[in-house]
Amino acid sequence: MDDNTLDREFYMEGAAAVARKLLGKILISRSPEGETSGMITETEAYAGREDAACHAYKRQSPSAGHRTNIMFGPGGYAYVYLIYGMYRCFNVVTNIRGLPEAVLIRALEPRDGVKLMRSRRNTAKLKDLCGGPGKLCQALDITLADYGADLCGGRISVTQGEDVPDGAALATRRINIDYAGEASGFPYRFVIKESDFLSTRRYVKRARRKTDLSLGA
DNA sequence: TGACCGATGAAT
DNA sequence: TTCATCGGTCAT
Repeated sequence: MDDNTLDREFYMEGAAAVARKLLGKILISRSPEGETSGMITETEAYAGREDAACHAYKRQSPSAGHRTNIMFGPGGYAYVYLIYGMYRCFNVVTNIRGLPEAVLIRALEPRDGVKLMRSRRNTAKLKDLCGGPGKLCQALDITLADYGADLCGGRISVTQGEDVPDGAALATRRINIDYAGEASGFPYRFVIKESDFLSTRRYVKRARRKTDLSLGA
């Protein structure tokens, strides 16, 4: 484990605050075939039992076998789930025990192990390697077996990367959660505005630059 | 022609 | 969410 690995404390606050802080950090996955990593360029916060878009919406506690159980524990663990029956989404649990919040990692700018990522993704285009939540899981070989993994001491971790000043960050509404009613408009998606490695540029142009991150409460 | 890009529809 | 496909654009 490298000394720049983010510690538990980093994850112990609201999902929106952590989602913003995660921009510019490096997500690393180690496997027998080699190491793959990328800089986080796009995240989304899912803010617990009061957020209609969050899987833990209205859930009061863990229950036997439920996929959201890991979210009820302390921050710094992996929440991985299957979407559309075939793609995986990787989230980091945030906040203290009892507050089921998480941050979905939506896109990375490839760093180490590009060759390995290309073979796993079966594409040569750099922008298509990790530009989407399902794509980055395939590129980094993150699977359901990583559900519950400790990000502060396992094969998947996050390290200090580049500082992303507020002027370079942007908050927009979240992607594909129209079912969430009022919550669908919350500015809980965070992007590095000028990055060429986003999942989509939807909502980016219209969103106003913001520095007030207090909405994460 | 060929590379590239955004829009669209399909599968799941 | 991702992929295949189809136009339109631009450069050779």
